[in-house]
Amino acid sequence: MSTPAGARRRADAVRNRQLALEAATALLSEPGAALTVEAIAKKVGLGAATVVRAFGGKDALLDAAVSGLLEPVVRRARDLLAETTATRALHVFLRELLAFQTAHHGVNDRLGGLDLPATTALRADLVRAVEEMIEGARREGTVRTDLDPRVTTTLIGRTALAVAQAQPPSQELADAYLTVLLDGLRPLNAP
Amino acid sequence: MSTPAGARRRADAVRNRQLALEAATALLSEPGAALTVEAIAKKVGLGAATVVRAFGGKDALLDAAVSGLLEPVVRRARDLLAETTATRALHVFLRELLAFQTAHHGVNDRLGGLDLPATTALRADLVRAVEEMIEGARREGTVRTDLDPRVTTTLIGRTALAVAQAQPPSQELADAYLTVLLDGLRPLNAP
DNA sequence: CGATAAGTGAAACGTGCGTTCCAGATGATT
DNA sequence: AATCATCTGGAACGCACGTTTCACTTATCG
Repeated sequence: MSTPAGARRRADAVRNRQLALEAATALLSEPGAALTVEAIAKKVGLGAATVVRAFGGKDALLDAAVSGLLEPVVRRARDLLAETTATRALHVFLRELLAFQTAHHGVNDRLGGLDLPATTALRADLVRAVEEMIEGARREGTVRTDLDPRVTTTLIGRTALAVAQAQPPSQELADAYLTVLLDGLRPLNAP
Repeated sequence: MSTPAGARRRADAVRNRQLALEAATALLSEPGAALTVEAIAKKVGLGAATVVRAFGGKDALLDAAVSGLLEPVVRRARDLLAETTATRALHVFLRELLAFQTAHHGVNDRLGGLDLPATTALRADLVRAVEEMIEGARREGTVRTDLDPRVTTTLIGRTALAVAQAQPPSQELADAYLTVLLDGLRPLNAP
């Protein structure tokens, strides 16, 4: 069904699968959207059954959609770590992360009780990357060392998401958050 | 029914109403609890119909329960503002607010699409109190003046809630949050 | 152009939940 | 104790969703 090993797959089915994925992705970024199978199906003019069948269930569809959004973010975090100092990577990435989350209005908030394996894995990658940024910035002397890097990472993850979920989205709030957070993270004898 | 003007109200109905309220309040603080009418009813050995009828609907019941939790918090904020400096009030209250929210594990997180008038009003009161603390602390020279007090209040409200919703609850995270937040809120030329 | 298997979607189904009904139980009043 | 309005809760109802069914459609291939 989802990936029948030796069977033929019709071209229209492949196309519809892609359409469903795009519709789900679009709905994820719409604040008040219903996020039901019916809503996704209607958005592309397909039947609900077709949308569900293409992924084997609603959860799998949303997992694919969220993963697709998250993947470039994770890649960006890794690229920044490789390209520049941890301090600069942290500052740049936090700003971009906030912009991303604001644009998609908290990709998290309506995903309460769902099981999204790929998304969970990507989120773990993201946490690891931020953790590396924090540890690097500590070594570079730009982040205080009296806090556990793990705890700091958790703190950033949770608060950034909360700020991004503000309704309506506010650039002023995001800026204030970054200002307070980064100042608060500086060593005590900072410039 | 809920408050029949001239009619008699039986004592057992009054008692059951109180029991339902207590059960709902208890469930609000249990992380994974179902928060359904059925669950509330079973907790006190009543029928679901009785629980709902006592308040005229599930929303009203939860509104009463959440309000009951929130009311002493709001009063405490007001008391602190009257008793001491805004700076001290802000510091003390933030710590207490975080402890409260952690204890009740984010009273917010399962209240998504519900209409809770009394709770909303209390939250507005809370926001106003924190705003007064921020404004006062600015005048006292302990909080930076380059951020809008309104925005700062929103920032605190959203991030504090997010920190309190951490699963499992972590005192270390809460402490780190307070440290970073309060340091980040200090004037730039701080001690 | 058949023939055949894959794909489709309206309708049916199952589940979970809040709410409402109503026949019987119970507290209040005389 | 008798009477009666109030209260109760199991059952039925309505609604929202995700999922499954199945008669029908359509792409694909010889």
